[in-house]
Amino acid sequence: MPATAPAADAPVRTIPLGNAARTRGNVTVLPTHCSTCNLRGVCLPCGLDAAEQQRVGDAVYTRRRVKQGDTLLHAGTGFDSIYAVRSGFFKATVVLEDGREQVTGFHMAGEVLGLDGIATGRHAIDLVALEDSEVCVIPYANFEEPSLQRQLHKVMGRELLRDQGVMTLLGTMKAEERLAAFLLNLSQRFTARGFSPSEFHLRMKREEIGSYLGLSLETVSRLFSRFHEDGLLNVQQKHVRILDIPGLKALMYPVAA
Amino acid sequence: MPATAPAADAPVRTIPLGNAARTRGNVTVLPTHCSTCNLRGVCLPCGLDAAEQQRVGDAVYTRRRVKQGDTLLHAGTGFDSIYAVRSGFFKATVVLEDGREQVTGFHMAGEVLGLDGIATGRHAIDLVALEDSEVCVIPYANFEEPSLQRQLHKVMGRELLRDQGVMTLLGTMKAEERLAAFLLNLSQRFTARGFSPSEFHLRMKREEIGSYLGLSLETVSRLFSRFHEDGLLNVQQKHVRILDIPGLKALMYPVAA
DNA sequence: CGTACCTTTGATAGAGTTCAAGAACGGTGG
DNA sequence: CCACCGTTCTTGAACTCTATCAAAGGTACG
Repeated sequence: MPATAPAADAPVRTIPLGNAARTRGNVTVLPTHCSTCNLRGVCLPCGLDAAEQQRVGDAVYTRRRVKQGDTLLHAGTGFDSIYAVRSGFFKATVVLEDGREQVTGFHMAGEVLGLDGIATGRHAIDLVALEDSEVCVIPYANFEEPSLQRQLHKVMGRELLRDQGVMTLLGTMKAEERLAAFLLNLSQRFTARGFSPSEFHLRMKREEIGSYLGLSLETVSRLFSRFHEDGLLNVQQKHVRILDIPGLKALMYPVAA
Repeated sequence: MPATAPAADAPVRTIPLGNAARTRGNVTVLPTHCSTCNLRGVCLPCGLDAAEQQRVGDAVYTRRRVKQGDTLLHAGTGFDSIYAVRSGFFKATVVLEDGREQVTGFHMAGEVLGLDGIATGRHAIDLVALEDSEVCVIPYANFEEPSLQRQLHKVMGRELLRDQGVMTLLGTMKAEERLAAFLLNLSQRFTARGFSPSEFHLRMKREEIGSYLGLSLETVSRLFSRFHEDGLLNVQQKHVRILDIPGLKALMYPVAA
């Protein structure tokens, strides 16, 4: 039972090259290069040409470990860096004024977190690790350089598209379509990272899936059971094996043209 | 009855200073300065310091008129510019693969449109004018300059926050809370532009409000009637006069702490 | 003045929530 | 290694909210 998460938002700054790993509070800080990172293909540098990649790769980023259940950053915290997930899994949540909480996203390796702070200088969401994770801390100041700027635009643009997808999901889809869309989306993202498209471990609980999809946890559970009965997938707690991807797609677009 | 909208996505480029207004097809193009624009306070330059504003203001932007019912840009069109609304009102819509359509936003003077194309180089949404409107066309290439870059980040960041707000609205709120939130949001945006916070004209129909809020048009209509009965507002077709803003807020956060 | 579109209102039905209780799982300590 | 506890998941039953279907009333515009 994790106690209240320790203050994980202690200031973390880039440290000079040549330093070995250093621990500060419960946060392990170690220098990292893009050029030796196996996420080059899906992370920030993706899309840059060779020369630009070289420059980005030369830059040194601070790395930070976040244990399962710990908070990478709290809403309200001042914004000065964005984060690239190296490994692990995060959920992003917003807390409304009246206390209601909603999960606004799940994020895996290669995805960029913390963009929500750019507008106001203050983060608007909580980011909690759903398994032991590691992120690169990229100071916002690094993005002065034009080629990286452009890259940042792309990343933000991708985020805008993602949000739009969630909006249409929540606005137009019925429960079973939402869960089908959710599973297909996960499948696709796992595939892009070299994992199985059809067999994976859900890192989040039913309640969190429900919150994300605008459904109650019971509805999510029932839908899993129904999908199982219908032979679309095998599900056992958090372990999922999709058996019929076209079937899920058909569910998602019931009257597809 | 507007026939199918004429091709409003004809290429439009900045034209040299000193040229008078020029008409190209049904699109009127005229040069415009930020420094003489009365939207300085809410548009792109907002937040820049004096010197930066000067530079931005010196830049020349193409202006384009869009008649009610016409499409400013179609999904699938190549991305090369973003648009700042000078006057008028737009709706943004996404069309899903199976033909379902959803309104993803309403946009008024000073707001920036077309950011959705940055990631892929292709626009993902349709932008339709709900009244005769005018926009500034700002070529994406203009954003090389660092101070403007930063400004673009802020604008995109604001958009991310807005999307998040819509996500929580669609994910956690009940019908009456959604409509209350929608009206309060409109009220606030009108206020920021110097209009009445409590009395305004809805430019969109019930169906479009419903699509945006994830509700049927009948539910929207019924809620308007109910709010009217409850003395929260007067509504007569598209004319709305809010009588009890705190009452609407209370509806929005029913069990507020 | 007529027609097409939009809005309102009613009745019905269905999807999903809520409440509730039991089952399965995972971690901890003896 | 096993028993225990808290958490998470599943499943059932009743209810609520919202969608859907339907029809009539308004409004705008040609």
